[in-house]
Amino acid sequence: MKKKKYSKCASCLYKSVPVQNLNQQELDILGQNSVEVVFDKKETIFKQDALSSNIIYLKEGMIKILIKGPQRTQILKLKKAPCYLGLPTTMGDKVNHYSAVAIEKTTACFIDINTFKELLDKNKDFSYGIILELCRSELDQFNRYINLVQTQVFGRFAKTLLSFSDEIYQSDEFTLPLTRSEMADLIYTSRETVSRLFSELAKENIIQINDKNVRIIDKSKLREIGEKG
Amino acid sequence: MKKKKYSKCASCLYKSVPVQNLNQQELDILGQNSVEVVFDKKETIFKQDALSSNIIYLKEGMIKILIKGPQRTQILKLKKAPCYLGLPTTMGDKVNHYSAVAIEKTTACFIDINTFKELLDKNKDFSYGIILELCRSELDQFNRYINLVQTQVFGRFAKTLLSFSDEIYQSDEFTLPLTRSEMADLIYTSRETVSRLFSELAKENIIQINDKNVRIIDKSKLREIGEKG
DNA sequence: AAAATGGTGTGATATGTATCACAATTGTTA
DNA sequence: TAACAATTGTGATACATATCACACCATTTT
Repeated sequence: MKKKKYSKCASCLYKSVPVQNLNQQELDILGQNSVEVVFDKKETIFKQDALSSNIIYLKEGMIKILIKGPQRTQILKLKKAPCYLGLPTTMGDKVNHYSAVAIEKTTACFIDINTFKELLDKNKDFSYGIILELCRSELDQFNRYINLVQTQVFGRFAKTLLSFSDEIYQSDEFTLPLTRSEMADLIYTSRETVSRLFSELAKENIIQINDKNVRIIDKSKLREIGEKG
Repeated sequence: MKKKKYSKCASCLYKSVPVQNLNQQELDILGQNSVEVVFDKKETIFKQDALSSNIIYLKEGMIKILIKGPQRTQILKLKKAPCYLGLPTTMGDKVNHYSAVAIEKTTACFIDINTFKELLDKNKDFSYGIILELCRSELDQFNRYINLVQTQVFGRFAKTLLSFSDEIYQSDEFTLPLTRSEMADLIYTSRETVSRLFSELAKENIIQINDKNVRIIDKSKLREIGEKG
C-alpha cells in the first residue's frame, strides 16, 4: 500500500460508466469520501473474511480474486480496471467473501459505503448504472461457471489463453501475469498439468512459449480446442 | 401455461421485499402492467436464447434453471418462490442466458420491463432493494461455484441433500423433486453415479431412501461428508 | 561460494468417476 | 393386455487427470 490521497473524482480520467451520471456536487461528495491507494504487484487489496466497509473502484491495473475452498485457495477470476470490486460483498453482506490481490501495479479508489449509498439515493441514473453492472457481472459469472464444469482441462486452458489474448491484452503475443501454479488455480487443475498443456500446444505448433512469454500462432485451432473441450 | 389475469399487486400476499417499498399508485402501475401465469410441473417458463422482455417474479412454487453447455444441458440451480427470475438477463442483455422450467405447480408474475424500469426510476427504496437482491444472488452463486469445483461428487451430493433438507423443505424427510438423472445434472455427474451414491449412503445408514422419498438419519455425518468432500 | 528457495518440465503410477452393458421396474400408449 | 418408453440399480472397464518422484534451472539468502 503506497500513497493515499483524497480523490478529485471530478477531473478523473477514468470515471466508471455509472459515475459519469453524477453532477458536480455529487462528484465532490464522492471525492471527499474516497481515497486513492496504489498497490504493487502481490499486495493484498482486501482479504476474505475481513469486514468490508468500502466499495472499491479499480482505476488502473489488474487483480486476482482468490477464494479459500475446502481443499485449497483458488483464483476465481482476474479483473482488469476499470471495474468495481466487492460490490456484492459490501452491499449484500458485511464480510468479504473473497480476497483481492494485485498482479500488477494497481490504483484503487476506496469509497465509503455510506457515501456510496447516499449517491445511489440521490441519483437514479447512477443507481441504474450500478444495477446494470451487477447484472452483467452475474451473467459473466454464469458463463465462466458452465465453462469450467463442462469442459475438460484442455478446453479450459485454451479458453483462458484466448481470454488473455482477446480480452485482457488485445494481442496475440503477451506475457503471462501468472505462474504455472496460479494458472492451475485459475482453471482448477494441477501445476504439472499446466506444464504439460503448454508443452503439448507448443509441440502442435498452436502456440510458442518461452518462459512467461506466449505467442498464439494458430488461433482458430485454439478456438476449436476451446469449443469442443 | 394456464390462466392469465392482470395482477392486483396491492392486495398480493406474496409481495417481494423490494415491492413492499412501493406506494399505492406505484402498485397500481405494477398491477396494470403485469400478468400472472400458472405453470404446471415440467412446463417451461422461458427459454434460453429467446428474447426476454419481462422481469419475472415467482410468487409460489419451484423451478429449475437450465443451461445448455457444450456437452449437455445442466441444471444451474433450483429456485423457490418468492424470488425474481431473469433479472440479470433481462436488464443486462436482451436474450435469456438460461431456461426456467417448473418442477412443481408454480405461479409467476410477468412484469413489463419498461414498467419495471419506471419503478426503479420513481422509487429509490425499490431500486435499492433490487440492488440488494442482485448482490445476494451473486454471492450465492460464488459459493455454489466454489463448492462444485472443489469437492468431489460425494461431497457435492451430500451438500445437495442438506440444502433440500435445510433450505427447501425444512425437514429431514422429503420427496425429491428431481429424477436421478436430473440430480446428476445438478451436481454435474452421471445418472449411474447418483444411483451409487444413494445406495452407499443408505448402506452406511446415513439416509433412508425409498424411490423419491428421502429421510436423513445421520445429519452430522452427512455434514461431515459435505465438508471434507 | 555455498546453500536454500521457488518456479518449472516430464515420466510413472494411482484413483475417481464416466462410460458401457445389462437387468429389473414402473409408467404410458396403442 | 400387450408393447413400449422412461427410470433405476449395479457390475466391468476405460480414461482423464491428480499425485508422486525426480531433475534442472534461476534467484535469493547466508
